[in-house]
Amino acid sequence: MSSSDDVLKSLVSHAKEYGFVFPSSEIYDGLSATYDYGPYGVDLKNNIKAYWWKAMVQIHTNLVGLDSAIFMHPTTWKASGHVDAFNDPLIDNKDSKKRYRADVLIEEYLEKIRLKIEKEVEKAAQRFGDSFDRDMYLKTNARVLGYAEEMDQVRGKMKAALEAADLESLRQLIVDLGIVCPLSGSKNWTEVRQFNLMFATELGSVSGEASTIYLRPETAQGSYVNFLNVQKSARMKIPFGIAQIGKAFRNEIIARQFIFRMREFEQMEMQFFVRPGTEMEWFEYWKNFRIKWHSVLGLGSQNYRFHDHIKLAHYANAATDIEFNFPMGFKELEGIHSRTDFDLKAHETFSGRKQQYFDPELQESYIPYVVETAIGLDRMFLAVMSASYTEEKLEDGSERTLLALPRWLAPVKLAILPLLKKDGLPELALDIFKKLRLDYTCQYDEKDAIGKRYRRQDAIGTPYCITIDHQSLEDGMVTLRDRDSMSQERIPIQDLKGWLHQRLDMSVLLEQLT
RNA sequence: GCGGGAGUAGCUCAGCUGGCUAGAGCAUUAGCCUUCCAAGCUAAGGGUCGCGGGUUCGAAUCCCGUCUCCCGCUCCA
Repeated sequence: MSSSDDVLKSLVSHAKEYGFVFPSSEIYDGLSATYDYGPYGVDLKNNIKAYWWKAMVQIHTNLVGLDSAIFMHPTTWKASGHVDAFNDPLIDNKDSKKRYRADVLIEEYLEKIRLKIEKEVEKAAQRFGDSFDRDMYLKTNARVLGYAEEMDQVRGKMKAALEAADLESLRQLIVDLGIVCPLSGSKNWTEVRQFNLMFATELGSVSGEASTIYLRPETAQGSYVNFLNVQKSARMKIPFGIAQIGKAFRNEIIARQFIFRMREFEQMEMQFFVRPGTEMEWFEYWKNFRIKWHSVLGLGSQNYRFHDHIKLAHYANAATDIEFNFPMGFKELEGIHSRTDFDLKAHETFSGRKQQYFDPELQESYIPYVVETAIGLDRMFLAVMSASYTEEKLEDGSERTLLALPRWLAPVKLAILPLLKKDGLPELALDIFKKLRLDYTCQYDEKDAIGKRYRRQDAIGTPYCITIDHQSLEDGMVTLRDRDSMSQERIPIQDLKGWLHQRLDMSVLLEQLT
């Protein structure tokens, strides 16, 4: 075990113990790669979302929001390419341990029959010489007709099984045909399993093909199919963008590394529609803006790097990842893609509805090009947690566990602590607590020694503690204790709001982006 | 799917050559003490020792099966 594994392990433990992330369905032994967000986790997550939403939708006048449904018309995924690209029925041979595509095995079988027909034809051609009529022979020879008949039957069965996603029949077909593994020569097959990126479920109570529906594997398509709705209803002019935060689902073959790769996850995506030919300028703009969004949080610039794609997906003409230095190493945190007009064009074809924008400056209509920014919310959560989590050794030899979260994102912003649980200190502290909780998430704590309470707040990343002592009763001043430096300063109670505003309000952070 | 590792309290673990009502530290709760940085005092709560079966007078411990999680490989935006 390397130390990076230990870091991740400690982080997982800490996240569970302090109510950030729990393994899902834990009382039933858990569910692989599925996690629940606890009381502090959900606040941290919500704060990340708020930061993203404000930075994107609120401060960009050319961005608007959308919250489209997780269910979408099945044709959506045909148009996007997801159905065809990730729909392989796979079967394993138990002896050779080799994995095959079931349909390919059957295709190869069909090819063998076809070769047999060819052989018959060749033989006949030799027999009949120049008078040989190939077409006539194919239509009349009993043996050839038998082969052809078998091919038709097999092909029909395979097609039916594939279209109905009937894996049992597909396997039965392989068994019935006596197909053997090219390597081991055995017929010792496993079940046929569908490796599909998308989760299928059924809409309505009547089962059958027509009601098969998918849980969306990305939120982007919701923005594409609503492109014209949004453009018209919000009176948007190109260039403009649609932002969306929401859950997405992918049937990853391996889903691991804590919340880094989950089958159910949340995305923060933005689709920016531009005039064709201008996409690279906007690609650059969003690339710069997105890295700025990350850097002002202060997780450390050395933890980020760009990774430009050399091999591009079918829909893209430029792509880069923002990678983050996770405990497992640098991994993709966010993707910025120039997706061309691939998606809108496909939807126009499949739906038969024009997906075009009339550009008043050019006096012409076109399908816009799209620049996408897509960040994994759970990955961002993990990035924030892992960069913030530290086990400190203090000068006096003691240790403390510190979650140095960016203070705007901290689930609890303030802890209000009476130094002693008597002499009227709790009363004043509660008084302050009740006022501050209107603006910030606060905790009131009067239990245990003051040092212990500070450490408790350090563990959940509370940036500031406000301590009320006897002197506070006389001079109206309180102690503000800083989480990271542990330094203290006295400030008047009436100055608290202004002091806190400068340090905690997101508007101050957003200002750095403009 | 293959290989490796691991399942005992909320967390980290001990116990595992079979044998008292299954433990420790931290955490939690209640109270005490304390005027500013954990490990002060008292008490309490919390565990079907992953699950099932077997061997035995007796199983957390031995045997068999099974499930789950983690890591690597395979696969893969």
